[in-house]
Amino acid sequence: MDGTLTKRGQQTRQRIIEATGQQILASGIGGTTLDGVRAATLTSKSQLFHYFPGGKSELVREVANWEGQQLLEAQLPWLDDLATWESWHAWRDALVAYYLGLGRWACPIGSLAWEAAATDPELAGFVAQSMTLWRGKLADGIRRMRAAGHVDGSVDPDRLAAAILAAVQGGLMLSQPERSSWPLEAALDSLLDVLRSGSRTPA
Amino acid sequence: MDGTLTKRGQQTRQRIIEATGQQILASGIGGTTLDGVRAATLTSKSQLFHYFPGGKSELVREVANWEGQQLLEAQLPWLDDLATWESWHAWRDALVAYYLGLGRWACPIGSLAWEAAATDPELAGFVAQSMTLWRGKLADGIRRMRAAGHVDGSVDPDRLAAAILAAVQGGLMLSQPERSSWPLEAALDSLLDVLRSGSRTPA
DNA sequence: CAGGTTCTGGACCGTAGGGTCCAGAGCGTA
DNA sequence: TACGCTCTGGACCCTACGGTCCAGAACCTG
Repeated sequence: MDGTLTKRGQQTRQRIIEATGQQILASGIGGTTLDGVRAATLTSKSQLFHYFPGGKSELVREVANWEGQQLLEAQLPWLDDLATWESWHAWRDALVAYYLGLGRWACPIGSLAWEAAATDPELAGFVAQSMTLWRGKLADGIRRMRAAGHVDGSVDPDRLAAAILAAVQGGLMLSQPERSSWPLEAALDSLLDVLRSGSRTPA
Repeated sequence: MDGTLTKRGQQTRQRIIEATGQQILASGIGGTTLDGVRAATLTSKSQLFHYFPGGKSELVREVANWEGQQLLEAQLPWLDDLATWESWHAWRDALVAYYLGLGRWACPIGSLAWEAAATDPELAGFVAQSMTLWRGKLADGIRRMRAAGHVDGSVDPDRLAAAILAAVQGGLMLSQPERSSWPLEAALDSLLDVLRSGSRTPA
């Protein structure tokens, strides 16, 4: 595990990460077993510990890392722009499409955050970093909108970015039992309306 | 379990429910063990199964029921009114105060919903009912505001209610790592601004 | 006090699941 | 071909935890 991994090794390792990610998304961390991962990847126990000496917790951390990257990439190139209304709407659509593609109204990072907060503080901090990064990119977009004069100068980018991200996560939560995207879209669109109206969220 | 419970029995049973609720809020369902509950309540295994023959799942369901009631009661009397701006703000403050009192930025029902969605479909449905009830009360409030002419008639009560509830749940999620209520308040206030501006969330 | 109930204590069981170990296969390289 | 590395299979161990059982204490009622 000091970086010396064969090409085959890299592939196996990646296969394990992705399969674990799917299991976690479907059943949570607690509902994901190493035996399940082993079966899904046609590997053996020893391989899991060969690639992830730290055991399950290390594996989960790698999954969080991987999922975090995937999530941000799914929002490209718009997430790094967000300087026009078109860009915001394209971003919104890409995000909803990404979640739709997952086959379940849940955020890989968000659900991880919920579970980790209750069980694994270290992992929780790790996931929180992803969230902060994401929130920061949204705030940057709002700043660009402000700089371009598209939104009112009184808008607080950080607070609004937090509200938007909250709408995404909370919207997903409500979408889950409905098996429909409408709560997510309602929440998200409401927040985009806030941006559009340039209304200020009072401290 | 056919309703024949002594006064003492009732108390013990209730004690178990509340202690379990605290453990679940702190560590999630998976992180809550019957042995832990037993220790916290100074009871024995047999008592747990005496009062909850269905075992852990029945106990958790009762906890969900109890927490759902507590959550709604904490929002009274405003939740059943919400016909004026004062009422909305008093409701908002009461809700934040309730979460503050829990000592952790998490919703007893919300976190249950997340975990249940991944592990226990039956419980998930049960919790979803609480959420729907809650959402309905918010929607009723919006309708009252509309009827009184305080907000624009183009506002869709159900969509906005969903957005508000999403803001609460998502805001809590972001507040957790920050150990501060500001993300929750930012999200919640943004949504109240939507209500105030009477802006429509397009379908 | 007698009888029946509710309630309580704690020993015990079964199993799921994380983690360990080691022998051997596969594969690259001198 | 010989050596040494990474990679793989699977048997094994151990603990945690949900759940069972039964004997006896506490309590109520006549």
